[in-house]
Amino acid sequence: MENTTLTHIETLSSTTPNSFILSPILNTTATTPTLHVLQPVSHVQSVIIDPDKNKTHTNKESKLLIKQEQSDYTSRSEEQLLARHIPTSNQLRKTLVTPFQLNPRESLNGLSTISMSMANIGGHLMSTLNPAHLPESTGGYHFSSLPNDLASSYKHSRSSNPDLSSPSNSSNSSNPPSSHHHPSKRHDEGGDPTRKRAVRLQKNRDAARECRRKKKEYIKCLEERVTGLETQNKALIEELRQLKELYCQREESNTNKTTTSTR
DNA sequence: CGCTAAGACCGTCAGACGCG
DNA sequence: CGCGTCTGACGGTCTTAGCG
Repeated sequence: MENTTLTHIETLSSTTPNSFILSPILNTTATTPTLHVLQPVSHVQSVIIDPDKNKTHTNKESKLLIKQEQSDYTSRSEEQLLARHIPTSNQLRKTLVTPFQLNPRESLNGLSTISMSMANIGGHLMSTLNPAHLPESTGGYHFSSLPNDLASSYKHSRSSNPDLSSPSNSSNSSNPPSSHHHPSKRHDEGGDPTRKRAVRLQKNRDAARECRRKKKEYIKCLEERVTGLETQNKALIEELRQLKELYCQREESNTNKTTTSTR
């Protein structure tokens, strides 16, 4: 069943130029920036939900897939947000209900295809989001929908609290993340090896923090996408059901007419 | 109330990767 | 090729929920 997912997606995007795929990208045209808007796609380069890739690609390639998606999301959305002087994506996520648009009308067959592929997408994403199946195994995250400043202040207050910090967490961790950019500190970088090491560790600490933050954001984004696709899938299935019903009714009335006219 | 398992988060290390 | 950055993996602490 999973093997058909990519096929459906490819069919959807390659044969119907007006098709849309859900993407965690901000809508640049809407007056109110929203997540989960439908984005036109001309190719499927960043579709992460290819089951074959998850199965057959090496670990490294899977990582690259993740990276591709992630960078697509972070770079584009954050650039757009900055350019438009609006809150961060996390803040948007918190304040905005994820809206939904259905695909342009398709034929019955097309509808059926879309519905099925969406179901596959949702199902596979769900399994993908299982930490055990993720290439990068992480647990759940509970504050990623908070605005960035809230999340970071939480982290900072936590790590800067001497009672809460870990033993290995020496005086370095109480520094603000950007503290190593301070000119005076930079001036010391070329000094003794222990100083160099301290600087490197501090940088890596910050990098790890940032990496985790991005990962959480990405996971959250994927989860929202799953929710959205499931909603869309339900709507399409319902629409298909109604259209089928209508079609059957018309067929029935047509046959009734022909039989009465032939008598 | 103490114990324990699970989850969240952190710092560090190691390896991959990109860049100059 | 060296260096910086990113990120998976590992092991640690802390918190919390559930149980006896």
